[in-house]
Amino acid sequence: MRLIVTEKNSSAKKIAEVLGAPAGGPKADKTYKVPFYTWTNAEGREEMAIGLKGHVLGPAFPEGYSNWQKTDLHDLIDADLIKEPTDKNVVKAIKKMAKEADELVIATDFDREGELIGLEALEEMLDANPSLGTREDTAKGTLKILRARYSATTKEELLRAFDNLDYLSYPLANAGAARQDIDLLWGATLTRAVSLSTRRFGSNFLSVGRVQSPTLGLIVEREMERRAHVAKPFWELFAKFEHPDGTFQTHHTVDKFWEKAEADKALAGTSGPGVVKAVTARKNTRRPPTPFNTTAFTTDASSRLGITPASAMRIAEDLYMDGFISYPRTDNTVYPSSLPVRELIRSLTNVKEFSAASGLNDLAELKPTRGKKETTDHPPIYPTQAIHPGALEGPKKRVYELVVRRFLATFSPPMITESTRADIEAGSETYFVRGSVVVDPGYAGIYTYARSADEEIPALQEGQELQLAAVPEFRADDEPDANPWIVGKETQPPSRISQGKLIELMEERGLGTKATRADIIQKLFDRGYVYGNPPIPTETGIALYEAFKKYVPRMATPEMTADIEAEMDRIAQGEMTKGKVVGDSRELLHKTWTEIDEKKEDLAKVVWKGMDEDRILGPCKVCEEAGRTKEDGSPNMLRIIRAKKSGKRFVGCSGWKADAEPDDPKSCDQTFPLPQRGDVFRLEERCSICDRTPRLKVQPFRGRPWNLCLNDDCESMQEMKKRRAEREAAKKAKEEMDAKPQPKGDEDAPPKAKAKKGAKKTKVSKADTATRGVKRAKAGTKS
DNA sequence: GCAAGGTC
Repeated sequence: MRLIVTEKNSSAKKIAEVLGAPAGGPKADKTYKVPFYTWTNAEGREEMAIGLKGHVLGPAFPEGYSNWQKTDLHDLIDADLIKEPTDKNVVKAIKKMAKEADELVIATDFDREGELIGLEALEEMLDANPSLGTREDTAKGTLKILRARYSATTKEELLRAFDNLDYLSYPLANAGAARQDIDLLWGATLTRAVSLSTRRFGSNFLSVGRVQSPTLGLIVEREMERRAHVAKPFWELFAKFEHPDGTFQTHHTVDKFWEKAEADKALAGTSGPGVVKAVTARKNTRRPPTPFNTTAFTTDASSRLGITPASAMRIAEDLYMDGFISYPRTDNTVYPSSLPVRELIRSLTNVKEFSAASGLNDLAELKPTRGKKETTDHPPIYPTQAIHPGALEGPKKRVYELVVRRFLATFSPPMITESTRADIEAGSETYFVRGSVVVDPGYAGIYTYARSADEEIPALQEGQELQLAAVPEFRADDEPDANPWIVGKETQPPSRISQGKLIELMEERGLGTKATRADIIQKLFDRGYVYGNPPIPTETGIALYEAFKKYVPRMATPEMTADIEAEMDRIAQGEMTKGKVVGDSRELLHKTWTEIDEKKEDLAKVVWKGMDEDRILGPCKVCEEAGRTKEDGSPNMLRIIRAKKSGKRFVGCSGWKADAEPDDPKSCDQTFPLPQRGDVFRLEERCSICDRTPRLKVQPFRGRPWNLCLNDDCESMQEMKKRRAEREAAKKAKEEMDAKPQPKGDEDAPPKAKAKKGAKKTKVSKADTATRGVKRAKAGTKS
């Protein structure tokens, strides 16, 4: 029997369908819950295809290294790594199948990780059936094992791959294995180092890694730029002119006046009527977008649909499993020639929602755009099936539509816009107005997200005279909004990096892969290094990154990834061995650890300072009003405190003195309850609505984040209170209904009992926002 | 309880 092993079930199924077609199709079955497919080929030989679930084995530390406190990190660095199965059922299944096989074809994905996954599976199968070869052979790389390399699971491409079988590349697989070992050794060693030195144990540990730390760095560096930003005031000058079509606004040709006096001078020089000096029109051609790879898909889902990369990938995974779109993890931006694009376009444009692109069916030749990256892993993301988007629900519908519209757009003509600019001289000053009109929407007709709204301006001719709509006037500086002529503004700090942009930056710097970038960002949230959307770094996150930038810059920058990539290439080319590369890396890691071991107290102090700052929510209004301050004269601060006895968290004032009498005027007894579950962080030091207490954002473990003003009387909380009361009333009503059909005769005893229970419940649900559960202990330490 | 990389 010839056994074909793929990286995932969907590929095994496709291969079985294509190769098994002459025999009337494959038979599907399962073993150890793993699906497999069998058929008989043209020569009467039995064939079987089975899909793995990604990696079969992963590197791990052997026994004896699991206690963080008791393991010397130099020993950890020298540990002989073992390989652990990632899914026992998959291993059992392929071992069982291998026993019946007399030939193997590795048909995992056509990329480096695919080669490694193939080797992992091979090692397990040789264990089960040594007649196929031995582990020693694979270690030496002397065993020739067939390899199918395909870059799309289309019939044409699969037949081509199986007619041109190649051999497994051990050097390529070993390159991937070296990366695994280095990532684990560095990640585990330094994660333990920083967690131990800051005494953050258990689920509270602090982590660092080759990809996560530089990614955090991108966010922190931008935050530092924002903090360093000094707002600079400037003034913009506007003038309104009369026109038969209506008055319209123009902007002074000086973009920004940095001195108010200059703007005033320009305004004083402005007088009517204005004379149109020049009218220029320009045609702009915008090329249709390139095919979707994972990065472009996630950034578009983020910017056009407002769906975070992590959810976009989850939704795409669902759509892929349902057979509506192709494999969503791909680097490729060029459609392979084997895609049946004409048929696809025909069926897609038959769906009413996508009929705007039906013109494509009349084209003699379909010429899609091409992106910069052409890879062998998978095709770009495209719709594999036409369905009515209305048949899908919620975000799935919008994501499917996005993929369809993008696909159709890549075959569509460019968008043509015409922009017009007119310069108008008014006195000694010149003003201008610009408009833009879509002449031919082209691809934007189907890729509707890209279409810009027309900004029309009145028809203007050179030499035309226009009256000013109002007489230039000066107003007091303290009412800038009241003056239609001069608008005072100030320069803004660079904006925070959106999650979509972050994915793009990661790709640019080679950080992570198409399959991991969204997960890495999620990890930064889970560790409490960032919060909010766009992600804002916590003080802990900032401190940790800054500490690593100082002490282990290799880990805090993309440098390590770049080095590893270069080394992997050399292993794949046969210029270096995995053993040498990992050995050298271990040596460097010993050196690195020795260096930070000496400075770990400094590192811990930096991180602790950040953690402390994250607990501080804002100044205490009560102390402020009572004139109480800290010894140094700075305000007493409200901060998150964890009660020693109960483990519950609450907000207390730094002005509280443990030994004070209950009504000692020198001590502040202000406290506020906090939700016990979910992550809490500061939204405002002082609520902008009530101006009394800090305002927080609560991110529950699951579900939508909500805002909480600590001041219960704050107007911002009234709506929430109202809704809470409504919920309780509804609940109570329901309970009373439930209580009604109780056995008669027994007076009102049972209903009473129920009602009592109900009342109690109500209280608990009220506490939903205040005190409940202590499960997520970690959550309390953030702000 | 560690990383990053696959896939579900």
